[in-house]
Amino acid sequence: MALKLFNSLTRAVQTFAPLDPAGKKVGLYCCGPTVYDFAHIGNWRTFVFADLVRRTLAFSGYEVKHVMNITDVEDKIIQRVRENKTTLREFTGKFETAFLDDLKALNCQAPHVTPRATGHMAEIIALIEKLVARGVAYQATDGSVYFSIEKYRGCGCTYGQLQKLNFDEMRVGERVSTDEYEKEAVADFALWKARVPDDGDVFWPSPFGEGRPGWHIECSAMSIKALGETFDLHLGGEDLKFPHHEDEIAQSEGATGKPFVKFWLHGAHLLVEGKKMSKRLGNYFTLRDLIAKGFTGREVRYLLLTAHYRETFNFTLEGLAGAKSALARIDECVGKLRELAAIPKSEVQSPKSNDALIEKFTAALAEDLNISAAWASVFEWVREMNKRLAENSLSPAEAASALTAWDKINSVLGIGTTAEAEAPADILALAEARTTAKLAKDFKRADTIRDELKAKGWIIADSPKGPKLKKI
RNA sequence: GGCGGGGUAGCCAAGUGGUAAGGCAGGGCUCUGCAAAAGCCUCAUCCGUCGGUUCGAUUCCGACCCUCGCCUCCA
Repeated sequence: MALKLFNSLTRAVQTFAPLDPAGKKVGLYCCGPTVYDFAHIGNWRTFVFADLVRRTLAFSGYEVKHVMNITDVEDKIIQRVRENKTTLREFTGKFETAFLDDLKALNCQAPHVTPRATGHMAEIIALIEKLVARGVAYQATDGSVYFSIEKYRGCGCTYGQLQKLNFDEMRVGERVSTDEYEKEAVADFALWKARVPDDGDVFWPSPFGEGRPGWHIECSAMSIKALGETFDLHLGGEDLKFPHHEDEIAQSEGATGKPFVKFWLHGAHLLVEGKKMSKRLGNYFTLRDLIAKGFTGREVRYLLLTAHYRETFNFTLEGLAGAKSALARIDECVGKLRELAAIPKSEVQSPKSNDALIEKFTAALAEDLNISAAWASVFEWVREMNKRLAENSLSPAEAASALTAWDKINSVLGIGTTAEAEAPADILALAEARTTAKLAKDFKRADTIRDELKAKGWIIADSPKGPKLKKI
């Protein structure tokens, strides 16, 4: 089934087709973190979204090369390095490691390449030189190099491909410090920022003098290096459309004269408890904050993955608690299927509901990643499996084939299935003591032990096959 | 002021010109000595408000109300 995606460039849902003549390889670039702090839940929505895109492409049979930059030099970083009296590398290294750890906790597949801006000065400088040579960039009297939107437009190029821009109506000056740099036009943006005393040790030599790259240039330089001058997909949060992505297009197309990216995908922001996230309101969460509250990365991933990526999503703690329940339901069902499938079997059978699952799931994702509809297919399947499990009408072979279908679906969802936690000896001893008490009809003692187990973090539930222990 | 999203059950959230998926919570039931974060069933005469088009609108059009985002820090 052909995968359809909403392309911000055309503002329409389009059938995705890779540039690769063989129709196999796909280049995917996602704007990564600026490592000046721990990433918050809003940032994570975007990265989980990127992970969904990558996994869906793989599920659709494509061979994806996933690139995500690490922006490790930028105004805010320099400011904090100065405030903390530390070095750039030490400061950014800490947050980069935290970011990659969190990414893993959310079960996002690691990008194949994670280039750092500071590791690509040569490429960045070469790209700027190219832009200067082509006449769309100029060095101002302050020593910084700027991109000229007027000259770029003069070459017949379009500035404002992602967002309708009306420079006359823009409230320039309201949130822009116009006096900071000596640009020819307010809309021009910095490619290379000349060294200033506040930069401390953070500067690199270049043909334009000592300084550091502007905000957008590293994405152009690194994506072109990793994926070529024209590539398939570029993702990011919706706020990056302008100016970041618009400027990336201008820099890249201005330098290469070729179309930069075929499909631009933008993820919507989220609200937390119905409000815009802010530290003041107390609804600003990093992944670490949520883990400290007892939630898992898997639960956060599930919740972030329940709504369509182009809709604002309301992230709530209540929703996160609900995610726990919903996942427990899937785990329970998959666990039962595993148990049944473990029984030796000879025949190969596939229940019809598996076909329905795969079919509905695939169709939902193909329709611009309709993940909500995809989940509906999963829960319909769970209900059907539970029913058949309960009435004992599922054969071990059918259970095994159901698990195969589930694994396939799970390669996209990435919520895994928690392995049954092995209970330690003391817990097992308690469970056994309870069974003994039960057999002796000493229910008071049995219940006391059950409470004790609960206090130790284990739930004991009786089943037809005897008591089962579950970690809370 | 310019541009662009939204308003669907207690909460979250899909969707359609022909009468509302799914999840959580709630209620009922089953299993159980009692239980369970176990299973099954149930849960929107209705989709922000008011008009219009239509045999028929939650879905299309218009107005209005509310809300969110971008407009050079931003996921």
